[in-house]
Amino acid sequence: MTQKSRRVSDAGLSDDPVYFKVLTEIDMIAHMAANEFEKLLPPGLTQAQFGVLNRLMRLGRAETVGELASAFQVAQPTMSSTVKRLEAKKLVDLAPDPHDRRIRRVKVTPAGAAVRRKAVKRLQPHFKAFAETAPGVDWQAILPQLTILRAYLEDRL
Amino acid sequence: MTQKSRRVSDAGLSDDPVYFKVLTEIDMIAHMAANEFEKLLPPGLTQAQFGVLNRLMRLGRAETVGELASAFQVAQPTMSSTVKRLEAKKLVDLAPDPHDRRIRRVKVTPAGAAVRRKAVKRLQPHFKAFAETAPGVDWQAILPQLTILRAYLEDRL
DNA sequence: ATTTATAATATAGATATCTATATAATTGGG
DNA sequence: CCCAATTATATAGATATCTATATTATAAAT
Repeated sequence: MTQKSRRVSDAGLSDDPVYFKVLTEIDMIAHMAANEFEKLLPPGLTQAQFGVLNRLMRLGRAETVGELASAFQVAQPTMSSTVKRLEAKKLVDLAPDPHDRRIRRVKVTPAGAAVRRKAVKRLQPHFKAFAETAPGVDWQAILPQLTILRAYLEDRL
Repeated sequence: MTQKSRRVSDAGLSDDPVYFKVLTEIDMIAHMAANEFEKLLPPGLTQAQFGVLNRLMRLGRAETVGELASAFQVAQPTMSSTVKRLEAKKLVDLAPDPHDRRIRRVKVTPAGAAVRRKAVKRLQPHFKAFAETAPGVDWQAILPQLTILRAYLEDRL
């Protein structure tokens, strides 16, 4: 991301319909926010990997690869790959299910919990500063609109 | 994307701050919209590749790899790779600049123009139906908010 | 019970993306 | 004029992602 231009992009080309412009802005915001976010994570820990650690600890339970894939809206082999990398770093364990030998439950190790805790602590002030500095963004107002749009997309898939 | 669950996701976990929820929704929307979009493209043509064809034709000019990378907010080697694939399919030409031999300008070929034209024609009705069906999304209202947020992110990078 | 269908996961092969670095051409300072 | 810095692009190696398919285990059906 080192060599990206700072000039204002062409997101709002005037002849596109408004819904197209909205989706274009959303795409760019997601893109830039993801890049910013990943830069703040411990080296080697990706957004995908942090997401898994974070979710499992927030929910306080072990989930299967399939459940994680659904939660993050990615294909199952994608989550298999991410989990495998977390396992290689000893940040999660894959415990077999005694009742169904197809299933392996992803469980955060103490080392994984420590990594996540440290990452959250490091992220907190950056996020807060970001949200408070962003000028004139009415977070409360746009959240319900975005939620409607997201739910609609989820339903029609 | 075949095996994704249809259940409603956990985007709005109640203890996250509002700006975090907004960014989470934006991330999921971008993700799902991109997947939907790519399914409608001609087989083998990716979103990244279509984006390049579309931009060059909209603007009606040839751009350098660097300019394209800036416009799409991706690293320059990423755009090198995408352009190389378009070139392999004969959808673009890379014309050397007579005044600066470092530069190669990406130019859409007639075949590339035809592919883009057909893709746009196929996409149009889907997009229209999507925007009109999405219930209660006030596109006009959220666009300026998203634009502010996107511009802020661009400036602070 | 044996066969078939379903389900959970993994493997293979592809593209897009990143960072770091190399190559080549232009520009600028002394 | 030459050497150093800058600029444009490409290459190398990594992860995340996809689709398609294989593997293994459970469930269901006749």
